[in-house]
Amino acid sequence: MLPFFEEVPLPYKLECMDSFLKQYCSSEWQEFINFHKIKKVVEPNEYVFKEKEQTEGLYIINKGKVKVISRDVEGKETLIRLASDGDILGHRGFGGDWTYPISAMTYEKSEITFIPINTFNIVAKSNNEFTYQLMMFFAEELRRSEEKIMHVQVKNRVARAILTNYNAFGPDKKDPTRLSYTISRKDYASMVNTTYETVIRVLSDLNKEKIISVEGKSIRILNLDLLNQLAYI
Amino acid sequence: MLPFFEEVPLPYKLECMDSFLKQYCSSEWQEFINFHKIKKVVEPNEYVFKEKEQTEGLYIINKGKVKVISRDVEGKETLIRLASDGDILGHRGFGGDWTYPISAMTYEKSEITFIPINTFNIVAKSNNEFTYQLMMFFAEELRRSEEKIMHVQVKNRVARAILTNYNAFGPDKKDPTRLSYTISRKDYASMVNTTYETVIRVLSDLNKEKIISVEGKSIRILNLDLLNQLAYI
DNA sequence: GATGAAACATGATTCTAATCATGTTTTGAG
DNA sequence: CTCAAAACATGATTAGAATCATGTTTCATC
Repeated sequence: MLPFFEEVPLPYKLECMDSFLKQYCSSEWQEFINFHKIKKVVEPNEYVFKEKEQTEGLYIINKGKVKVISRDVEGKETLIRLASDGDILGHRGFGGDWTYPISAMTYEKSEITFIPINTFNIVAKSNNEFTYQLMMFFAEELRRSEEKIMHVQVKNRVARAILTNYNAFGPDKKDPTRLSYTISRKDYASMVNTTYETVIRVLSDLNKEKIISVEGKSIRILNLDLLNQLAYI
Repeated sequence: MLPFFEEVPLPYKLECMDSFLKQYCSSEWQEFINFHKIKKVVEPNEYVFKEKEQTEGLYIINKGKVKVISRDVEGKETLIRLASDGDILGHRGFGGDWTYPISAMTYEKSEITFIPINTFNIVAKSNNEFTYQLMMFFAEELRRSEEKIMHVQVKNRVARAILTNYNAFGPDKKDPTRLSYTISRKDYASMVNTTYETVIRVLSDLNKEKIISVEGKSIRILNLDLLNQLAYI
């Protein structure tokens, strides 16, 4: 007689690995992980791990701001994503030749938990539900990586990047329309695959159109609706 | 006492789902799948499944040639990949809102095995090793999706597309330098995100440079080394 | 075999964004 | 506080590819 399984819950956001572990691993396995995990503090502008390094494990950000970047053959970098509290880093180093295909670098001093690959594998092979959910998480990441960015004008891509920045690092607590941390024009450029000159021009345009307000390095969102409209079409 | 696990084998190519199932599921589970799977024959230029449809299951190509495409907001299509014998389709429909984010369409009459999502879930939740390996497969797909194509000239992208075509569908058996099936200029265009006019121009250039030979619709590779060089840098 | 549609092909023109050039402001180290 | 380096900013020029326009070939169907 075969067991009956409930429908799979959605979505697989996996915003917080800690709660994910708690949800799908028994308390003894949680203890096992707690015993083997390592806490690290990474200074600003330091690598958490580097492209081509051996995949040693999984990183979870306790507190901090990190960019995930990839360098192409010519050395030009592309910013893949922004990560902060609760986000996972390094899972893209799984499989293949077991090296990280990307690098992670801190923007500010960050507190990061490291789970060695062996620990992870033991947990994964002993907790079916955990592995199943993790498989779904990867499936979700794959879906997300599918998002079409091609043949969309730079202006739209920059708008999207501002929103990504806003969603990843959130608003300033005392001044909620301003981004709590604005990444550099160069980082915007590598995020939308353009040059920093073009980013500056686009930001300047958006500023003139009163969609955002450029205040030195920092950015304030004046019209979220228009920005969203620009970003998603 | 915790079990010891061997190192994870690599790579997770998963070229053939059938052998994958055989490798990681016990014979009783294989029988379970065999009992629940459905054989379908899809005529040329028909959809296997369509974007936005409910995810109903996984497809495995027994014999045939298929393109996987995605349509953006404006209706412009992007060709994501080419698939043939042994390849999996539809796994990107997993997670999120459980709809396929992409469509699959046959080039020629194809024989396809369908595994319903329920069957799949039951197997996944009962075969830890299977699920673990599948998680790694998804991780691999994620790695592959990372490949930088941006800010590479159209010529290089077209060269890459020709090689993709060649690798996916193979050479003509009686004439090994010619592609067994050449996709249309339009499909090349949607593969490299350009217009079909541009594809035609690039093919014409490659023809003049004696790297390929354009013989009507069909393409012959004259200089694989040069083509590879163009494709990968 | 005729015929209309789709695919292939090429030239002319336009436009987006890269590149180059130059200058200003901000930031951080000593 | 000083000074150099990095980041920001803007204008001029160029280049790669899209778009438009037009014609030819191939292919499926009656």
